[in-house]
Amino acid sequence: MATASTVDLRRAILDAAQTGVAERGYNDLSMRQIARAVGCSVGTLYLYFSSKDALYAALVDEAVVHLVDSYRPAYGIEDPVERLEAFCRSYVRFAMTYPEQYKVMYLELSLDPSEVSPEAYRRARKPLDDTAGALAEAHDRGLLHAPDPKGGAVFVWAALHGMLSLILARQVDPKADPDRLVDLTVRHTIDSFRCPAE
Amino acid sequence: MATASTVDLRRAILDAAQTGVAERGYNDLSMRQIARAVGCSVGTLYLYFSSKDALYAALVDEAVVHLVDSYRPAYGIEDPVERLEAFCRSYVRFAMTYPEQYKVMYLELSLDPSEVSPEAYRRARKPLDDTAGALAEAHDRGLLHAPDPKGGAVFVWAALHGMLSLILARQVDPKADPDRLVDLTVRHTIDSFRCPAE
DNA sequence: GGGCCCGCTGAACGATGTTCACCAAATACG
DNA sequence: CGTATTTGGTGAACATCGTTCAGCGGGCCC
Repeated sequence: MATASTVDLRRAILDAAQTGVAERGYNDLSMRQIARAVGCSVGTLYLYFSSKDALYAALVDEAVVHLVDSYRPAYGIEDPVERLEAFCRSYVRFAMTYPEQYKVMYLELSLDPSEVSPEAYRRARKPLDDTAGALAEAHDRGLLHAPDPKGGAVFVWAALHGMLSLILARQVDPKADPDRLVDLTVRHTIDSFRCPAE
Repeated sequence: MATASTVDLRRAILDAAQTGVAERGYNDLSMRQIARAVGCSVGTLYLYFSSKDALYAALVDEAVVHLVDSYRPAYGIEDPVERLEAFCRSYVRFAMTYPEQYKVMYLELSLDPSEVSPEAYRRARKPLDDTAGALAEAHDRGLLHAPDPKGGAVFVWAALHGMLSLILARQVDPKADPDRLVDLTVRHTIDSFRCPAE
C-alpha cells in the first residue's frame, strides 16, 4: 500500500489539475491551488512533475489517449467515406465536449513542444493517419477524389481545427449555433473531395 | 512639442511592445521590459494603457488595420474567383509575415474579448464580409457553387485559419514546407466551391 | 512669485513558478 | 535491538510578474 499511495498521489495531482484547468483554464490555475486541492505541499508537485508545463503535457497525454479511444468505434465502418465522416465527428465531438483539453492540445502556444513526450506525439498522429487511410481507400474505390491522401488529411484536420478554434476562442458570430457550424464544416470538408476539380 | 512628446511616448510604447512581442511572445514579455526598452518607468505604461491586456488589444487594433489594408489591392480584381483567391493570399501572407500579431488576433485565448474595442471588432469582420461578397458574386455568375455565401466565408476563414494556426503552433510535420501547405490549402478551399455536390 | 496641475516615478503589494535546506517515517544493516 | 540510510514530503524563501499609489519636479495661470 506504500507504493500504491504514491501512485495514487500522482493520479490525484493529475485529477486536480484536470478539473482545475477545466474550471479556470491553464493560465489562471496555479500550482498552489492544485496543491491545496490535492491536500499536499507545492514542493510535492515537483516530485512528480518537473514543471507546470510538464504537468500540463501529462494532461495532454491523457487527452490524446481519450481522443484516440473515441476513434475506435469508427474502425468497424466499412464504407471509407462514412468512416471518414465518423472520424470527423469523433474529433469535433471531443473538442466540443472537452474544450479545455482541446485547447491544451492544439491551441496553447505557451506549451513548449519539447515538453510533450515522443510517445504522445506519435499517438497524436494516429488520427491523422487514420484519416489519410480512409481518404486513400475512398480514392481507390472511386468514391472520393483524393490523389494526395496525406495532404488531404492535413486539410481535413486544418478545416475542422480551424472552425473549432474559432468557436472556442469566441471569434465567430455568437449568434450562430456552434453545433450547426461544425456540422456544416464536416459536410463541406468531405464534399470538397467529391469533385474532380482539383 | 509638449503634447507631441506625450503622443510620441504612446507610439514608442506600442512600438516597443510590438518588437517585444515579436521577439519573445506575449507571455514572456513583461511590462518592465517594455518600460526599459522605451526608457520610462513601469507606472508610465499605465498612464497610456489601463492594463497589459489593453496594451495588447491596442496592438491587435493596429494589426487588424494592417490586415484590412493588405486587402485593398484585391478590390480592383474584377473576376470574383480571382478576387477571392487574392483575399485568401493576403490573409495567409499577413499571418505568415506577422505571426505574432496573428497569434495575438485569433489565437491568444487569455485575451479577454471585452478588452478589444467595438470598432476593432467591426473592422476585423470586414475581411469576412468581403469574402462572402466575392463568394456571392461568383455564385451569381455561375463560377462557383456557394448558395450560402456567409456560411461559405466562415468555412474559408476556418480552413485558412486552421492550417495557419497548426503551422504557427508547430503542430504539423516540421518537414513539410509551410508555404506549400498554405498554398495547397488556399487552392483546395476555393476548389471546394467548384463542385455542385453540396 | 506662489499655488496648481500634470506627467512621471519607483517602491510596495500580492501572486506566480520554482528551489532547497530540513524533517519524519520507514527500511536496511551490523 | 539500535543505528544508519534512504525515501517522500514540507513550506519558507527567491526572483519575477502585473498593478497600484503616494510623492516629486517642472511648467502654466492668476
